[in-house]
Amino acid sequence: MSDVLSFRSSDGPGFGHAKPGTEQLRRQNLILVLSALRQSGPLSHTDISAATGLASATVTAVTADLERVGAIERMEQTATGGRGRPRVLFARRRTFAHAAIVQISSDVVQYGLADYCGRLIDRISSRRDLAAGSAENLLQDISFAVARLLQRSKLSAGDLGALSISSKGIIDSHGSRLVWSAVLENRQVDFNQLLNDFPSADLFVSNETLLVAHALAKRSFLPSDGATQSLIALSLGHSIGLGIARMEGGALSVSAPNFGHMLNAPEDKLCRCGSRGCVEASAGFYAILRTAFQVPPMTIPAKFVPLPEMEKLAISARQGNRMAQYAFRQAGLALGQGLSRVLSLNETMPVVLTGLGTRFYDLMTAGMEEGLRQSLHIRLNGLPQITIGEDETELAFDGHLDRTLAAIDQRAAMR
Amino acid sequence: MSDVLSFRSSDGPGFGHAKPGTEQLRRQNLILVLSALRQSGPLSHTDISAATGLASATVTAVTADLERVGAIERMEQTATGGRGRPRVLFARRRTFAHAAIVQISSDVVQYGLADYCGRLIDRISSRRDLAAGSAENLLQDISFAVARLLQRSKLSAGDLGALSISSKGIIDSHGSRLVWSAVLENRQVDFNQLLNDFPSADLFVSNETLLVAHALAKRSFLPSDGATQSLIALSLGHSIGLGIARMEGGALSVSAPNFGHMLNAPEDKLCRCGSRGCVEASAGFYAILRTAFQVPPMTIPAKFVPLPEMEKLAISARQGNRMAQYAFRQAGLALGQGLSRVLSLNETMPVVLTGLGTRFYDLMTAGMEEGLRQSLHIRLNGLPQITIGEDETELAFDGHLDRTLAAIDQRAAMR
DNA sequence: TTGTTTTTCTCGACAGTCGAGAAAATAACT
DNA sequence: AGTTATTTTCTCGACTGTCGAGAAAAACAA
Repeated sequence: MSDVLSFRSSDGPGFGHAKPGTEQLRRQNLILVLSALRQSGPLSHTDISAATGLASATVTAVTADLERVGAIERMEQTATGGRGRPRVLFARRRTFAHAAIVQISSDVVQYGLADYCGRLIDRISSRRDLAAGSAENLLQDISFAVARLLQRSKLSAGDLGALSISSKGIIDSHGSRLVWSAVLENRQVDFNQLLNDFPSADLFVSNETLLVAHALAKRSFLPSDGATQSLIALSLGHSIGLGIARMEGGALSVSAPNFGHMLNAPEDKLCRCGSRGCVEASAGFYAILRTAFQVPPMTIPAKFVPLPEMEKLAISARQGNRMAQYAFRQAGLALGQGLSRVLSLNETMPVVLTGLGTRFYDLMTAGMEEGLRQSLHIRLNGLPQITIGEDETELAFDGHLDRTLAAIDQRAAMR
Repeated sequence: MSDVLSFRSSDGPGFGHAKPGTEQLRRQNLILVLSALRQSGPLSHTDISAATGLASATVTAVTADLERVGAIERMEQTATGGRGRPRVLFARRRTFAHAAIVQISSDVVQYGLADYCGRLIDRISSRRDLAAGSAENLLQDISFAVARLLQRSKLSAGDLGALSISSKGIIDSHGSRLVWSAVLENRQVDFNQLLNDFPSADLFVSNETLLVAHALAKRSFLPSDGATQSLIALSLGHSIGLGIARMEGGALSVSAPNFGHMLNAPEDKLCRCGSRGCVEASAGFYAILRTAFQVPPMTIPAKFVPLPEMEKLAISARQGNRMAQYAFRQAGLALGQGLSRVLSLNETMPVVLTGLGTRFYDLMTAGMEEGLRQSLHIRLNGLPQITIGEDETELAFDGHLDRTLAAIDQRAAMR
């Protein structure tokens, strides 16, 4: 129950795009219609009016505009069955623009190509040993793979409206740079160079869990409810990621705090980032193994932990092995303490767990609860609702799609 | 360098006030003009045009509107000296509305009455033993004092456009309730009842440090710079408060996370909130004394600590007393660790210290730096810039004023 | 009085939204 | 086949609001 209020400053003339008078409004309505079409498939004139709240006459004007630009098209009407003038359906024009989506994970890079309707046209995935490759190699690989995707669909580079890249780790989204990741460590990657190969595309670089939070928010927040809703996505696995999504006054804002390497316990166990006492150094897979096998906590942790190792450990914990139980409990404890801080600094909101680590949630839940309860905030507001979410990669993909398409819409509305 | 992106959702018709078409725009410009007048004193027609970017014709329309409503008035032109048609100055009409400002601190409640120009007309302050009084008493006192202020200026209750209350502690700003404070503990106060006595007023209840952050942001953020700027206000004293202000795309958004009672070190010292290991339990005045005098850390802390006690302790620390030095250092350490978490969860931004505790900053700085350096975020991005701000109460008052006047402007623009 | 200069105000054009009703297109009915 | 009913789309005039340009106002200077 922290205390938040957004405030229109409205000082000075110039916040960037001080566009001539009433045209701002038109753009807003263009986007409104486009996003209604994106969310609810093909819609008729009347449907659009209902969905957007715009007057019928306005819908005519706006759709005509969008049709002229080529962003939407009229579909051949199906046999309606009812009587009366048959409705003509408007739909986004699939070939208006395309989006390439790149999901970088520790052992594989997945590429997807989607059309303007959000349909996945093609996909490639390439296993690679990231730890071995340099940053330049990674950029080259991405450029090559995206070019291949385009070529396979007989598209040219100019058809690419957006290129959206996600990874775990710390990202400077404004500068489109990957600042730190578990596998690449201090080798920073500046994705801006990709724009040389795809100059027509907008580039987005996002933290993966941010996208997960975005997708979860889109799925679960009712747009009707104007109140501020929010949620946390917490990704458990080799590393720990966290994303916060909140709806404030019609705008969904999402952020990816640096949770995994937030200080948890000073002078505590060594993390692979080189710091001590990170959340991840207690709750990441390598950390759980380290605790379970009583490896000295200052040992430099393994880069990769095969999942079967973790499964074995979990089985042995469930069969009563005290040390294994303790390791999972400690992981839960760190997560709970960290979450309590995030909730203190924001407000209490539901938490959705994703990632490989969710399968061990039963072993961590007690520790998590204990960690959470250690703060005043939780004592005042109670425990947050914690649920387990669906497939992480799929959620992240949805997040990619929603954000890139929205960005393309925005650009389309700019003329 | 966390990863933040705000995103216009624009789905569905209804975000609350879906007002008829273009009138939204008019309101925006009304507010634009009003806030230009608030920020830059009386302005002529041309000045307004320059400051807001609106066309001269629009300024005529808007000012006519505002004049009709009574929000602004033309001032008698001074002897200009120059030649040409003399400029007529527009100014906010002082009597259009009034704002009462209530600042609750541990030992005194300060009341202020300001006019629509932001000028302080009158003030009262009333010492009181908050710990003794009940919540109902507090409400009655406030109601009485505000009524007295109005009466002394020969105003009626209907002239009160806004009532803004601040306190340290945890506040549910949406519900206008004080959820927890050091002095009132669990006696929650629901300020909404005050609206019975002042039905024409808008009620605002804010965390004090939030207002400080707001005021600091208004003072230091250049409105010209469109980039997202942000800062942290950290209030040091008997209790610890923190406010975050950030400018995103022309909108200033401010929040007051629950920092003082965020979990710092599990199972650590007892805090007066009843939890263990809060930041405040290491960094509040009572905590520093407790450490210095080696009182057992589980002792229930004193409610109040006279400032001279702290001064004495500081002198002895500066003269070399090890235990006193250690106490301040531990306070700094907790603050640094806590700050590192806040920065991890947001982005690196400047920190401004306020409050009585700033006079001991020299004794805490080493500990703070140590605490900050324990996290990956700081290692990547460097230490934040830390400065000492001006008088806390004055800053909070400025924050009050800016927010309430802006709110009144908003309401004025609604017809 | 007549110009000069500076500021404010007015006018017509333009862009956009809205409500109402006309037009279109089909099924059902005779 | 022709007519009516029904449903949907489109058109028209009114309204609100902004903008640029130039007219009007109000002072000083000659």
